[in-house]
Amino acid sequence: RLRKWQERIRTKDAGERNLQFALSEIDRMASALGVPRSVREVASVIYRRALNEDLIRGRSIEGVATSALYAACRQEGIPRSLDEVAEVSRVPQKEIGRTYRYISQELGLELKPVDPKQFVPRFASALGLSEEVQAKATEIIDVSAEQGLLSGKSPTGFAAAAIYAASLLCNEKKTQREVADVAQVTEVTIRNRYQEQIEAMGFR
Amino acid sequence: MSAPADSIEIQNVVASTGIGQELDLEALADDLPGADFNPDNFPGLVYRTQDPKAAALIFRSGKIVCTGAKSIDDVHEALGIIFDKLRGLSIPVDEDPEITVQNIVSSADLGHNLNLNALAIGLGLEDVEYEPEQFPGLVYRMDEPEVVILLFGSGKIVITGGKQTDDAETAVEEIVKRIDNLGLLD
DNA sequence: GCTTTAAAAAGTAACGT
DNA sequence: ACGTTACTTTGTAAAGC
Repeated sequence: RLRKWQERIRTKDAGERNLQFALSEIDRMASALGVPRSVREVASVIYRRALNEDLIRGRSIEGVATSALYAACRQEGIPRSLDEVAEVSRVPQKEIGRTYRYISQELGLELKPVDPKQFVPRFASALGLSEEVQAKATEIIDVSAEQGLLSGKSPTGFAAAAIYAASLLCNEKKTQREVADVAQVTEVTIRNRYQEQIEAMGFR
Repeated sequence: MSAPADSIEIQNVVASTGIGQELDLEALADDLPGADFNPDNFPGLVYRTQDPKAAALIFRSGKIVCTGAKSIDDVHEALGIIFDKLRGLSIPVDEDPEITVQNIVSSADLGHNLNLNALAIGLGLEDVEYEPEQFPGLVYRMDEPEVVILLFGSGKIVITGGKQTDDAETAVEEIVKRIDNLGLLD
C-alpha cells in the first residue's frame, strides 16, 4: 500500500543516489588519472552492467566503481597499474584487484593480459625520453617476450626495465631510481628484468 | 622418458573428523603442552604433531581439522596421536572416528617452459585467471576432475581442490593434453 | 565476508647489513 | 648489493561474528 510504495520510492531514490555517486567517483578518479572521456564512458557502462547483474551486493560501491575504471583502461588499451588506480581511490589495492577479477569473470569481459608495451609512451614521456628511446624499449619488449621472458612477470616492471635499457642504448640515460619512481616498481625489479632483457637482445 | 605425472608430489592434505564429544578448550590448552588457544582471534585450539608433522585445529564441538600432512596415511597417523593424547587425558573419544579428506594440494613439473600469455588465450580467457601484476601464476579451473591448477612460466604447477588421491594425476594428464593440443608444449 | 592452519609455485617488496 | 623474511594466489574444513 502507501507504505510499500514509499519504500519503493525510497529504494529507487537510494539506488539513484548510489549510481550518481559511483559515476561521479569514476569521473573524479578518471580525471586524477588523466584518462580520456571515452574511458570514463566505458567504465560507466561496465559499472551499470555490474549493477544490473547484481554484482555489487556484498561489495563496496567505490570498489566496484574503481574496478570498472581499471577494467575500462585495460579495455581501451591505456592500462593503469593497480598501484596507480589505488592512489586515486579510497579502496585498498588488494580489494580493487579482487573486485576486478570478480566483475571481469561475471561480466565475461575476457580482457587479455596487460601488454607491457602499453606503458611505454606514458612512462617514457614522464621521463622526458625521445621517440627513439620509446621505439627501442618497444623492440626490447617484443624480443624478450618472444623468447619467453614475460611469463609471470609484472607488466610495469617489464616495461620499466626495457625503458631503462633503451635509455642507456640511446644515450639518454635515466637512473634506475628515476624509472622505478614513474613505474612504481623497485630498482631491484628493474635490475632483474634488465639483466634478462639485455641477454635476450644479444647484448652483454 | 619421465612423464609429468611421475613428478607429482603431495604437499598438503586437509581432513576433518570429530571425536563425538564436547571439549573444554581452556582446560585442554592447559593439559596439552604446546597447544595454542586464542579464543579472541579464532575459536579453535591449535595443536601441532612433530612426527608426522601436521597441525590440528580442535574445536569446542569436538570437531577437528587436520592440515599440513604430506599424505593421507600421515593424516590418519597424526589424528591417531591426537586421539590417544585426548584419551590419555580421560576424554572419551569415539572408537574409530570417520576421517574425511577435504583437500589435497600437489605440485608437479611439466618439464617445459610455458608461455602463459599464449596459454591464457588458448585455454580460453573465460576459464583462466592470469594477472601477472598480482600473482605470477595462471589460474585454471578444470571441470573434470574438479580441481584448480596454478601454472607457472617454469612449467612447475600446483594442483589443489582435489579430494581423491588420483585427482592430481588425472588433472596433470589432462592439462598436458590440452597444452599439447594447443602446440604450446615446447 | 572475516578470523586460523598447512603447503607448493615465482614474483615482488621491504627490511637489515 | 646481498640475504632474509614476508606477502601475493589456489583449495578446504572448523565456529562465530
